[in-house]
Amino acid sequence: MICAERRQAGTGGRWQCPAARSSSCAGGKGQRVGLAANFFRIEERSSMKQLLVALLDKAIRASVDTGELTLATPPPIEIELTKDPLHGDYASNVAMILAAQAKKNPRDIARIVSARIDDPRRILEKVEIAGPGFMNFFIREGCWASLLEQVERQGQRYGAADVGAGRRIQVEFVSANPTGPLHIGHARGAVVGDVMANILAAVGYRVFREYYINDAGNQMNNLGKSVFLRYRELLGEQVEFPEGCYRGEYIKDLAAELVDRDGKSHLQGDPEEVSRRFTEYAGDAILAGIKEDLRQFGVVFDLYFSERELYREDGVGRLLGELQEKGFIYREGDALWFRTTAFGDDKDRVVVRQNGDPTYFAADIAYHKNKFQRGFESVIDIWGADHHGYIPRMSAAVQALGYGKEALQVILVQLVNLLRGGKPAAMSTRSGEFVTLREVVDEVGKDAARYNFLMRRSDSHLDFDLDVAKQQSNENPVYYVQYAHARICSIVRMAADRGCSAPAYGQAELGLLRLPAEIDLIKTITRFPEVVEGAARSLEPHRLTFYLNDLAGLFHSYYNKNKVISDDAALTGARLFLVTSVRTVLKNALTMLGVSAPDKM
RNA sequence: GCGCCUGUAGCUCAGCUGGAUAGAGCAACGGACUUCUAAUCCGUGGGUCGAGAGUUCGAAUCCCUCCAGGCGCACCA
Repeated sequence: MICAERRQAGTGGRWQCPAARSSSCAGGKGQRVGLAANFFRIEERSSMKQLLVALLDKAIRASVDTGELTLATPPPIEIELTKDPLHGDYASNVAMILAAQAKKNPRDIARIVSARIDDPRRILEKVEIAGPGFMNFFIREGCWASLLEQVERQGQRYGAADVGAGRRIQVEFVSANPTGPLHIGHARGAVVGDVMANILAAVGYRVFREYYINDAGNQMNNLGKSVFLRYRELLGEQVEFPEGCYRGEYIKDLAAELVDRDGKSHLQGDPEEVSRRFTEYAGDAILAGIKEDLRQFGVVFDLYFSERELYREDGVGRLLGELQEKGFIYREGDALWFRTTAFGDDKDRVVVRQNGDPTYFAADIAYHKNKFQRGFESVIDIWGADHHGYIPRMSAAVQALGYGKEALQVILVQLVNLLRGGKPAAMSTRSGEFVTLREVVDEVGKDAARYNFLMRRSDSHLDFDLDVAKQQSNENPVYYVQYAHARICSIVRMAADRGCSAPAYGQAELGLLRLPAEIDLIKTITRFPEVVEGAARSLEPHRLTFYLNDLAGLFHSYYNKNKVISDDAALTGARLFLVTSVRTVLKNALTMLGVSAPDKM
């Protein structure tokens, strides 16, 4: 990977719920009260899973009340979708969990509890006890479709939740030094961060995206020096490039701009001073380029935070004073050390060098303190995996400042193996042979690039093959999903040509949706909010792409075997309702990924 | 040497925080377009979940020990 900088990361679309469904696909909504509403209604926002948990919870309490069960503490109730239809639709292991504390055989417990289930709305066809004590729930056929009401009602909000309860959270990502353009390694971090932010916003956090500009250190000086050397070279001088200088083409470009603008005037000045000015010029220009590249990649930050801010009014110095008062700082030799071992780090860390300069770490502590002072309850940093060793000291710092250990979470992003036609494509910032983010986006497109970066867990290596990513073929998963969306739009258009449109929920005879493939689609649609929440909780944005792939696969399969539009008006209406629900979920999920959902392909 | 991550089908990877017979894509083979988009679908084959021990009703998942690979172990950022 690249990185002299410590961080990598993200992209940004925002999770906004655009309001109206696109008109070409929208179904009409009549005002009549539906004839077909022969389904019980489910409370807003409750999934089948939540309903079953509630039923089980009540049943267990009832069993305790009647003395059939003795429990000290109420158990955590877990319900999961079954893999095998023989096991019903959902299953719970709660009887087995309870066995030890209730001192009863799990199957007996399951029997007791299931006898106490009160199901006024008749969701359940039956409950079976199986294996060592599983309770298998079979859902009554007509109940499934009622879950789709929420998709209609919530529209672009479907999938969102409120576990964040408006708490403020900051996601810091990319944070590359402005010493060169972003390359493919940064791109992965950019997408992970951006999508993570979208997901957190979807589950109710107030999310703030931030890029930390490392513009105070030696790297920046080297940048200025490098440009200055190229500048002199362009003006005819023979120059040697010392170790540590940047050699990319973009350095020459910047030098050339300066020659064009100022001629040879800089040759006269004090070299130190000129170097400083060159640093500023180059840093600004490169940062502007970075921002533009990110914008085109769909990543927009709320704030670019400059490291230099931290030194203003001696911010870093005051921070060190604070830590000293708390007793975490000691002097050894001429350096100041921070006792990070007090919080589990392997060794203490230097915060002020012998020469009196604060370390990068010192500034980073100040930065994180600054974050919390701005009112973020928790902070997520996205770093390149090669910086994992930095976590214990940063965590120690946060704790020393008086914040909880959980207040800082770090997502590590592994390196990207860039390939072209199966063979490695080199990249190295120093040598200048790297593939930039911009080149990748230009070559494969924003959608394919973003989607591909989320096809692995972020902490596992990712092979990114440029040739594959730009192929419009079945090897390219992003098209698979987008194609499903486009197909549905096409169906809706076709239906409209024939004078029909998706009915409103109350008017659709959703009871006609009885095929196993239809039930599967509904179940999968219902799972979406859980997937989003799981991705938020575990900080694993890749779950969305896997989910999308599942949903698109079910749809394609269904599509190939069944006609949505037929002579049967009621059935056509029901199926249109179903597929437009699928479309809503595809669109919402793709939007969270910052990937477009085309109407035709 | 110490620490973190990874090891699942020929390849690339999932596996919902401990559940029932471990999944998908690609690759291989065989099928489906006068039909709402074939960028699609259907079918077949493919596994000592790196190894070993342990925890329990139950382990790819948790504990321990090994093996292999990656990355860290700065008064760099």
